Amino acid sequence: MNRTINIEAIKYLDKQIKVCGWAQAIRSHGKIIFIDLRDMSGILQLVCSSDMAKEIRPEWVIEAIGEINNRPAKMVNPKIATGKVELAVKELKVLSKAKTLPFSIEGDGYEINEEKRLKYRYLDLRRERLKKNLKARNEIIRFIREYLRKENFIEIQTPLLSKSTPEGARDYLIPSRLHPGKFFALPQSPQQYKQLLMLAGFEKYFQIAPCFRDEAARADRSPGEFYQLDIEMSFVEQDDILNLTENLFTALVKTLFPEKRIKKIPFPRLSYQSAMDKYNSDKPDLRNDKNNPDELAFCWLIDFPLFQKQSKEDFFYGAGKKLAPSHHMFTAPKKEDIKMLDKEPLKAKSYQHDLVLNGVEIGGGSIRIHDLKIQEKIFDLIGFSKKQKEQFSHFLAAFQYGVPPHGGIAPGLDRFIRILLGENNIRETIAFPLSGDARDLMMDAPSEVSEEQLKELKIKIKV
RNA sequence: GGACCCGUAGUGUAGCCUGGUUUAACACGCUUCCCUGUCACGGAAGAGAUCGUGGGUUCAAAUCCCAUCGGGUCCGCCA
Repeated sequence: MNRTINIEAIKYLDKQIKVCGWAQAIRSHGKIIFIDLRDMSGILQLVCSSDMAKEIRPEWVIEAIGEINNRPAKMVNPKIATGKVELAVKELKVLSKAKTLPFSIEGDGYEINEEKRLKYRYLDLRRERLKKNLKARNEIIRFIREYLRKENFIEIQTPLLSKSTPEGARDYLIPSRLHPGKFFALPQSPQQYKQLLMLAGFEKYFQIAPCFRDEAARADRSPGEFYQLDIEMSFVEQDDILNLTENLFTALVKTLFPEKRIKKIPFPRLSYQSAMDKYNSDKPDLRNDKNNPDELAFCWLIDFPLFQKQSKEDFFYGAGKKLAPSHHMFTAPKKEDIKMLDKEPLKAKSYQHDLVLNGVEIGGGSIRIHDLKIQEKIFDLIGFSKKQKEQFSHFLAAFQYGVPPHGGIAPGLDRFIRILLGENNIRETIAFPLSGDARDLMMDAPSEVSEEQLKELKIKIKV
């Protein structure tokens, strides 16, 4: 006899089936005992005799064989999907006992100390709300993949062991054993790889890309690692990128979240300057009712300045040049503004685009530079030293071999999912999130390593 | 790097401001017993907390002070 999942039990009326799962609630009435059996699909009520089930405790893993019966009319429970039936248990087997859980997995769990929830994340994930969130995340990613495949995009994995380059955030570094004193860096984004894939001729690329940045956490920003929907296309204009993204997200919301209402389609497009003038923000919240969880107000921000004045913290750009890229150093200036680069570069605008949802920046991108001369000019304007330019020599070398005009975007998946699910904290949408200070409280990582490991890496720890 | 908030049985809270009728309370959970229709079952009894840690003030500290540890939020940071 094959095992059946709880939700399917309802199909097997008057038949013998076997079900497995966790004993979620046990209600003893002396001679008769009811058990709510939870599995991946939901809850099924088991009806057991006392001698069969009196030892069973909550969260034990059990297997039950019996016959599926209709419940008496008065006993139907409309609150659960299998509420019309129940399993009259003939054989009950304990597969695994369980200690009393350190916290309740009923309810939404927001009130429980998060440190405990993260330490016992595998138990917290038994909670209905988190199961629902991860299933929704799965559906969202599945939808994105299917949508982009239909649009002839190709999904390509780019390396995780990569090179540290002077970009925005702090890198996570990986020491190389075979090359002592040298380090890999985990990618802050697959930016260079995806542009080189365009150069290689793939034309339409995407990836559910893990990205790593060694920066502090926020409620809507996970520390350490996050996933972005990385997209790049060749032979396109900015409009094409905006339209693709907009159509994808609109279709996604309509299909998976039909109860939500997108405030305006097509998404409003605001210039950076007009947004700053009108809302004093480059990520304005355009919702009518900020308390309505079903309102989604997307908008685009475009016409960003290509440069901003360099702040003291921009230590990786050349000193004294006073310019830092607003977006990144591969973003193309607007065609009509190229002539400004020599005399008044701060006035030049770029083909950068940010996607904003309910006051949160959920993605950014641009048309990239595909002209080697302009790329070199940008490097000069931000004051790159010879040494800094050398870190991009592979990139500049590649640009001598025929570069298609290209551009893309990279929406942050965790952030987008957080808003769709109405969660306040991004950790509620991630299976095994790091804590605010970038530690894994369940695995207890990062951790110390052995002397032998350090010796192999030729690393000495000075404290 | 900075600011603010939190820490009391397994979980969530009350008590703290105004130190002493506190034998630290309540809800949920847990243990044992009763119960054949419950579904977050119900009923009875019981166990479980040196109040994050260290120091100080005091006749007396969960309560006041200092330090420290842990967690969270925000600013900086996040091309």
